[in-house]
Amino acid sequence: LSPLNLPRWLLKSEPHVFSYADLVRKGREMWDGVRNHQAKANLAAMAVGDTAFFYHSQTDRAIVGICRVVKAAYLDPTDASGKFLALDIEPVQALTPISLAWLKQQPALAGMSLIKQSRLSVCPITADESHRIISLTN
DNA sequence: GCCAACGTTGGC
DNA sequence: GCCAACGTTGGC
Repeated sequence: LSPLNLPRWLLKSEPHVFSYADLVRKGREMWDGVRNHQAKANLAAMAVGDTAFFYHSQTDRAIVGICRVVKAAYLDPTDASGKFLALDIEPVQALTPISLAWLKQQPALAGMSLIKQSRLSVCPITADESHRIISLTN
């Protein structure tokens, strides 16, 4: 993973609904169902080739992999109102899980939107935050 | 299972 | 336009 494609986003999924293993098995997936305007704005800002941490919420509460945007945001076909967006992702690599508890213990990561806004399902990650998280996995 | 955070809805 | 009621998400 080159510094040029450090993950700058984080996507949350409930693992019992759709896990990183499911993404690997399918090879590609439409990321739909986002019904929050801030998360929508983040989806709209994601470009093809951007990478994102893949986070398991609820039972796992850990970053478990990295994925990549393969199709930029388009109207979410599952949204009857026509307001929200979806995009397509593919798996890049699985990671040894990095727990939310560990992330919360790092003073440098205290400002992460994952921590400050626990309900936001599509979070931005700063370059510094991403570098610190990735360096843990080496 | 509980609760905090937060978004949405609808009465006024 | 305010705010109470309610629904959802996600951590604990």
